Amino acid sequence: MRDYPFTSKSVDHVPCGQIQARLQDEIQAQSFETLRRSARVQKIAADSVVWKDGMERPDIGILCEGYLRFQCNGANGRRQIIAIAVPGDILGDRGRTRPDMSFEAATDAKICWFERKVYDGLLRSDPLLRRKHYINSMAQVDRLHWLTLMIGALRPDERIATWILSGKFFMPWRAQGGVLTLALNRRDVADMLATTPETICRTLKGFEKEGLIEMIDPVHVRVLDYAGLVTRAALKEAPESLADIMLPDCVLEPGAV
Amino acid sequence: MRDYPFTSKSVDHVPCGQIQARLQDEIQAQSFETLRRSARVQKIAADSVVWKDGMERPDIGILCEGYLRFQCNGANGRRQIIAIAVPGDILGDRGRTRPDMSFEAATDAKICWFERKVYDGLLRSDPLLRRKHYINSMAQVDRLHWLTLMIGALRPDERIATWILSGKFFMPWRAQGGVLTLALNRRDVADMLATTPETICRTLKGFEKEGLIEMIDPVHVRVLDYAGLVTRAALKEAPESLADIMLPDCVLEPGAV
DNA sequence: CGCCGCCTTGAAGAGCCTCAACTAATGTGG
DNA sequence: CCACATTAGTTGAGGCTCTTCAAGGCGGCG
Repeated sequence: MRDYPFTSKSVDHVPCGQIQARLQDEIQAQSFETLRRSARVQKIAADSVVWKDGMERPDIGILCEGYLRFQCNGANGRRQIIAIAVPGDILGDRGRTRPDMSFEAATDAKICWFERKVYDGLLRSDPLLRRKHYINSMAQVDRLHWLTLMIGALRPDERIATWILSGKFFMPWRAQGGVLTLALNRRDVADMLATTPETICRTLKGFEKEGLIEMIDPVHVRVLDYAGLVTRAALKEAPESLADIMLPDCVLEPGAV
Repeated sequence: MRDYPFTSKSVDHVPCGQIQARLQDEIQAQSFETLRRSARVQKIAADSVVWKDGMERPDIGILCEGYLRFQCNGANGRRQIIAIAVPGDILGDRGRTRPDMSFEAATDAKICWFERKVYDGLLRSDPLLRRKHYINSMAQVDRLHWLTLMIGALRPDERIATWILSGKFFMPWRAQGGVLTLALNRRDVADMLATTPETICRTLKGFEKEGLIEMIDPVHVRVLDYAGLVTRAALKEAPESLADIMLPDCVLEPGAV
């Protein structure tokens, strides 16, 4: 039995206790308490729809576990994943949407929802929460910039190399001894990188023949030649700088309070 | 002499007076006065650099006239335009940047700068300004979503059709009798749509042969078959919905106060 | 065991990019 | 006032990458 990270058998766990304590430090105590009281946790199975265009405007939520894909289906049948929400991301904070936009669970996931009214109220009264909220928004913009740049300026093989290197960013990894666990299936990755599952396969195979990586199984990759991958990725920056602050590190989980 | 919109001879003019009066209504009077005092206007020639990675963090600015391109050069020599700033956009509000990101003037432009300290202070004290600021951020995210979707899910010809239709959005038009004035040159458009100037030319030519448009000269396009273009664009929504609120309509110009 | 989904591999074709040449408009210097 | 250089735009030909279509392998689960 393979350890597929996108089945219910192995949802990534975030150390909620620590992070929550940290959040508690970062926003006003009273705000935290108010939030806690209005919170409810929703568990979501992989591939189910969290929200889609036409549905009522959702509450504000924080993704606690798993990954969501924010996607849009073009009229020509193609799909584009615009963002992957990772644990700690704030949900329901979007601007306008367009037809066929949806949030779906890419893996089993857990979301903590707050009443919008409560959250909005706190946003007005608590500058610390406001700051946290703002930082999250900026992070989302940064990720979009990066994705747009990847899709627009890089070739598929360069995108795939970048994708592996920025694992923690786009496709959070659970690295152990250089082994990455791919959190998304081929089709999702393909739809995010604007290519096809076939190209992903072939490129990964190619990287393996070049000695850059080793495919242990379809979802486990060992990075053998880090520098080589960086070259293939056509990056101008250290890949660490990508992963760093991009991943929000605050998760609210009221159950553990 | 052709009326090239991207030379100094014909910078788009926004009715600053009206818009400014409107802003005055929308934020607190005291905030407006404070902003006005700290303001200075900068005129920028086409193709000059407004800001690039490595420079000191700029003040907060509002684009009054012209268009800026927010771009990033990949290590492989390719360039991707991530966003076009249009009059009314708030500048200097970015999150982190990456190497070779820059703001450059796509046309002659005029920017009104405020001291960051002043602006930030007002942001804390004036919920109305905060709201305006927030709406602008959301608009930027929406545009990024749209651009990412275009680049990722559409074919070059579909992108170009969409680009014409969403003229007011990506490349604001000054429409008169169905005639669009293209605000950006071919290379900029190509780098925004992740294609090449040649493909733009050929595709426009193709549209002309199909009777969808008429190229009056390289920068003036008459739309002959609106519905046909919508079909080619593979849009699921009415194109008007794109242009609508995407274009910020607030311009601050202290000189005219 | 057999179906189903996901991944993989193969072959063929088309679309797009690259390179190169050419045109048109603008500006310069004599 | 005219040759010349320059730049943006256009057009053409060729090649290659990537997609598309199709079939096969593998593991999981009823």
